[in-house]
Amino acid sequence: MVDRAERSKWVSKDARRRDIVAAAIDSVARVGFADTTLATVAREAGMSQANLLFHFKSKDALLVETLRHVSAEFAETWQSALAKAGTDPLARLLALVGASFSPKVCNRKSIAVWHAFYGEAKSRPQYLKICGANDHERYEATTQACRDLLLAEGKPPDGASDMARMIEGLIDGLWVDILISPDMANRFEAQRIVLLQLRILVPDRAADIDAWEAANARRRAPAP
Amino acid sequence: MVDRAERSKWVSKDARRRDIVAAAIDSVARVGFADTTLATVAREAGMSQANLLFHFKSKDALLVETLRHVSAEFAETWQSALAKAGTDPLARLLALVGASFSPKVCNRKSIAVWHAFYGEAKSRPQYLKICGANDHERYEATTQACRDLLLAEGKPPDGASDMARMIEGLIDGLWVDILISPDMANRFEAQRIVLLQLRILVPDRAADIDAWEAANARRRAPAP
DNA sequence: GTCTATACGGTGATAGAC
DNA sequence: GTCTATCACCGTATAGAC
Repeated sequence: MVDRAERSKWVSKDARRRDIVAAAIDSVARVGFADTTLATVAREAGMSQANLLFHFKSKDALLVETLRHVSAEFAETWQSALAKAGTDPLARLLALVGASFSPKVCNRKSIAVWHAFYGEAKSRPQYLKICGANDHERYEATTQACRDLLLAEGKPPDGASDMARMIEGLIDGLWVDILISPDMANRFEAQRIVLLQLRILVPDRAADIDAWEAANARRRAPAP
Repeated sequence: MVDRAERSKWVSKDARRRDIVAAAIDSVARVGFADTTLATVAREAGMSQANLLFHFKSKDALLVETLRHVSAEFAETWQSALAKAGTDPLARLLALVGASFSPKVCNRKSIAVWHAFYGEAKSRPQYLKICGANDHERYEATTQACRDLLLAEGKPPDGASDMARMIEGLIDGLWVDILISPDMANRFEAQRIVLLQLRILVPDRAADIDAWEAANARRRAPAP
């Protein structure tokens, strides 16, 4: 049990750490991972370099925490979408797709940050572990939805993991497109492509996918 | 017209630059982009830092040249595969897929280097331009093959660009998997997934895809 | 908690010998 | 061409005042 003063101190300390992590994300997005220094983060956070190292014991620790935060934020997005999706396997799959292209996670800044860490992952086991866990968790959720969907369709569920790889792989690849070719690719276009693929993968439910896409479009541009 | 001595000097100079670029690639793959310094490259190349700057006017210029080299190497791989593929649109599409998963370009070191530059691309316009041009060129080639394939099948070619996005996107996404989850994904598995997708996209030619896959497997493990 | 001042090593780049 | 020696600067991290 902590008294109010102590708790408020803790909350404040934690809030400060969040501010710093947010600044680190902005810095990585703006100047890149390689050029992100304590100075750039401090500037973005509006505080001194020394204060960064008061809240995090080193630059490395700060960056690891930043990656963890980005990863957790993404996980929360698709997990909460899944929680709201009900029990229909297709609805769950669509929720996962929708979450992957929600503005919160699918914007150029977030994708750039994500890929900045991907780029360093091979040479930093800690990054690799966090990125890998993230990917794996989402892949498991997708596989589960695919399996349920196949079973609901009366098909053998053996193909679920391959199906999940096709969906997840395509999403990841389209993210790269959005990062590298922002003129050609955006989250709406990308989601359209994934839904196209989904219709081919589950032709029997094409109508349901149409309906979901229409509802999705309506949600962002309410009818006149 | 250059005399032999002068040409040999030029060739030697060019060869030296290639050595340095190769060392830069090794360094980026081993210690990452952020930790790649003139010292790490010089060490990898077995020469002094000063010599690096004799051949390239700056570290930045060296890294740009390195990205160009990686990009050109990849382009040559799929272009040469395409040149050998004949005229059948499906064969050309399969050539592009095969090139994307050939050991020359689809190994963890190359993918790591590639993504290291991707990670920095948003904050470095020069990198973005090179990466974007690379992606675009390959996308155009794939779209062309898809269009020809659809026409050959007697279908409207309107869906060619979407089809190309599905294929290219999936390939890019699976590359990420190989980088991040090397235990789960490798180039054989990844190619298998893309071929699975291709069979769904072009069901009429499934048998041809089977045959290509079988021939491909035979090529790497000759019959007893 | 947050700051300024500072230590210290490593970084990209240059000068000049060979 | 390639090296060693050296430069000025900038990076992370710490000390200590407030």
